[in-house]
Amino acid sequence: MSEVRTNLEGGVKVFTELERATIAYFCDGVKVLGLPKSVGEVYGYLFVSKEPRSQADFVEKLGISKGTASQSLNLLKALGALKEVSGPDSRRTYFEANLNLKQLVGGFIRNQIRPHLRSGEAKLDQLQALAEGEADEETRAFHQERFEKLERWSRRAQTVLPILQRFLGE
Amino acid sequence: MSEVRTNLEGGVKVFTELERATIAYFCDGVKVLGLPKSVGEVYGYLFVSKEPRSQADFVEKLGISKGTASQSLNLLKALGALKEVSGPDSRRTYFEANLNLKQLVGGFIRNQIRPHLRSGEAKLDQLQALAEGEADEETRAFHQERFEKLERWSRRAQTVLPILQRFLGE
DNA sequence: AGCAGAGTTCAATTTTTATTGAACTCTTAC
DNA sequence: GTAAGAGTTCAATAAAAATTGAACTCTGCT
Repeated sequence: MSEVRTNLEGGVKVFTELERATIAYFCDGVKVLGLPKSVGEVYGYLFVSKEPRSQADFVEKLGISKGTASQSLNLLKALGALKEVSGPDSRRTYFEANLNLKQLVGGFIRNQIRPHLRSGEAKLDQLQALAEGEADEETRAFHQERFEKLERWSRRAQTVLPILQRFLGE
Repeated sequence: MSEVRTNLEGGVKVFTELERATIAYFCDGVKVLGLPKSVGEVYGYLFVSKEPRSQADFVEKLGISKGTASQSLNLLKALGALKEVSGPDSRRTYFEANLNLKQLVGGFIRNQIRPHLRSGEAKLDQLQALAEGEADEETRAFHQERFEKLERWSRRAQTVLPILQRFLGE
């Protein structure tokens, strides 16, 4: 199955077995959520680290490029999955994993789910407008009924999100 | 943005504007759920159709291959998103869209979410076993605490699924 | 102002995932 | 029993998505 890059350089063992397994665990986890595995690597590395880490640490230890590290960190920041803290080098930004599930779920919903729901509703409005213009009475009634069902689904999704958040949170 | 194949053949217009827009709507929808767009095309075509459709209809009208049609239908069947009904040709299997949201959500959870949760728990057990073997007392305590948190997250996910199902259902 | 290095951007590339299509099996009508 | 065609399988291919890396910007120090 999926192998996490072990990234041995010059015979130096970068990660312990436990660290590698933890990072792999989060790679799988973010995959399920539809996020790239580098995001899982970064969050996983933070999750298993006691000390704060900087972008340079991710590049060096995970063997990913600066570009990927930057983008992964920005996404995780947008999701509220990181805490920025100070560290040994005052020029660098250091990060810790945010472990507050309520915030993580909230960030994911706000960032990855709500935008889709919104654009879905806009498209649904267009569908309903198209259905209005249908000439044949019976066909129009059929399509309007279907699109009303879609609307009800969409509203359900809207109302279930806060509930989800509430039950996963704390 | 993403264009749904219009598939005009020999000047014959296969879909109305409304049908094309509906199919595109479902392509986006299944994308969000991490499923291939062909699955959205098939379900979308069923959703907008009053009459039952056969595999041959999907191949012809959507311009997809027999292989893709077969696989998409099998996935949708596994998700409980289809009803098999009889149609004009007794040799063929005909399908209608299942519009019962409770069943759709239940199928998705059973099929696409629970397996991941299960394998995640197995991996988490392995992580905890690794943490047991950590020599340094303080490091071990740190990792054990983190993995216990992961366990709590995992249990939350388990308990929230039936709730989700209940609120989205009916 | 000029330099050093942290962080960003994005076109090119690699990797992953979906789709095709041809060969296969399975069914059923005769 | 067999022929026609519905449906499946899977290696090859195409399409989509993630990653790289080099050029860039921004910040703060001297």
